[in-house]
Amino acid sequence: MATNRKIRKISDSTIHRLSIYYRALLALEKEGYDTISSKELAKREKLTPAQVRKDLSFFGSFGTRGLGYPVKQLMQEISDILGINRAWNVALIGVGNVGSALVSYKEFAKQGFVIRLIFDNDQRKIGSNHKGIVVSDIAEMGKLIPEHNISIAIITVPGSAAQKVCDGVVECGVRAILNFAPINLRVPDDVYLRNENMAIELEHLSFLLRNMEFGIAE
Amino acid sequence: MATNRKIRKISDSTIHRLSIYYRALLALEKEGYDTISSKELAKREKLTPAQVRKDLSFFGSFGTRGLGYPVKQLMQEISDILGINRAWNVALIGVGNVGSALVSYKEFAKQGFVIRLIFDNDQRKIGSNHKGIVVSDIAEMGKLIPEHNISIAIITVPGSAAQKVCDGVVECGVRAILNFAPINLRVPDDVYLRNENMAIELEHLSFLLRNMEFGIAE
DNA sequence: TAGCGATTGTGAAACCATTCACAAATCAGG
DNA sequence: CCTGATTTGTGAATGGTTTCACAATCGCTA
Repeated sequence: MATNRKIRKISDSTIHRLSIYYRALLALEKEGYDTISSKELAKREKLTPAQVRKDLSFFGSFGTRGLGYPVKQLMQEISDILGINRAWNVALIGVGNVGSALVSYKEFAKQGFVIRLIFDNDQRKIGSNHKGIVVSDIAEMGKLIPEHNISIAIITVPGSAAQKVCDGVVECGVRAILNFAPINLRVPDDVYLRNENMAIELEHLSFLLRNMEFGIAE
Repeated sequence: MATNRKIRKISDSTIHRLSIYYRALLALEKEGYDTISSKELAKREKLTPAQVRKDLSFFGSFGTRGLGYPVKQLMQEISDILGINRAWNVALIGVGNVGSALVSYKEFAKQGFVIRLIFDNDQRKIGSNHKGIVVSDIAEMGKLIPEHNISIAIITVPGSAAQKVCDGVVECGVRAILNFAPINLRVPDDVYLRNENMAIELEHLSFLLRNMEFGIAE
């Protein structure tokens, strides 16, 4: 497979854009495109053609000079790179507003992220059914997470409980965490952590609006 | 106020980190800190002290040499900069899983983002009550959005409907949009757009895990 | 009030990401 | 099969962000 690739360090932005390219290609395929040039792809996603080509070139040569990239094949390549050509078993911890929305979030399943386990520490929630999955007691994590071969944990508990939950899932052998709590979690070096904070994006908009009002930035 | 500041272009990363500093300061205040050094703040958020100082220096000199930054005062400064020292009227369009989670999402209200209006085009949802707000018909946007002095729109409709909804809110005079749909929206140059895609962060984790499996990256 | 230890604020240096620019490769049409 | 138009892949140049390093400043103590 890809073991002989000389990937050293790919920037976060490049990985992020791969996801964007993938979504663009999904649309292009539906529209009946067989091939797409870096120019056209860039135009659609408000990027530069050079950026598209450079990003892809880190992983191989997928295009045909004079013609562009074959849409279906490139989708296949990107899903190989991102690892979304397979299923990942996911556990979700915390069935509040955000947690229960994520259980029903179709984009996850579409890319192969299958929520297998749901945990909470609230006795009223434990045992309840969410989209066919029974909520387990958080105390059962140590047993259930290894049993279900969970690779990724999504943490949607309040900030005050998040570090403890995080320590717990790491203890269970989980190496990848998506954290929705508004705090900076501490994890060992060999655990991957990504943070998602929806309020921060609103704050960014607020910053931009505020500067607009005063005519400072543009 | 701040009209005389010579802010030209602040990078997205800096703005993002301001939000992070703000959350760290919230915690520090609770823990009883009066002042905090860039060293300590950086340690908590896994950044470098120089980065903290540089970020803040774009906006002014808030610290005291030999001592650090006054926690309360710095919180005040950052909330001024980010514009979260006031209320913003927000409209939410699309009451699916994600949309209804956001209506109850406490982090928003905490930073001054108040959801005033909720829209949907589904007759079964229109008229229903979400946290005290009655869902309006999307056809009413043109009337209600200006009436309620809405500054920010959150789009949580399916990808297929998102561009149309986006055009609609722009038409109503909204200048800032937070888009949860997994597509690249087209907006005029004077409209601020931020995208939030929760699946993309999972894909990033998936990329990291996959490379870990093959022992390529570290 | 003088001296010490600590920490900021900030130019300059180092590093990283993006864009440029062009040779190499392919397609399409005759 | 040759020629012109197109587009990739990529080393080099550019532009931007982060880190370094240190003078300037402040609190504290005696």
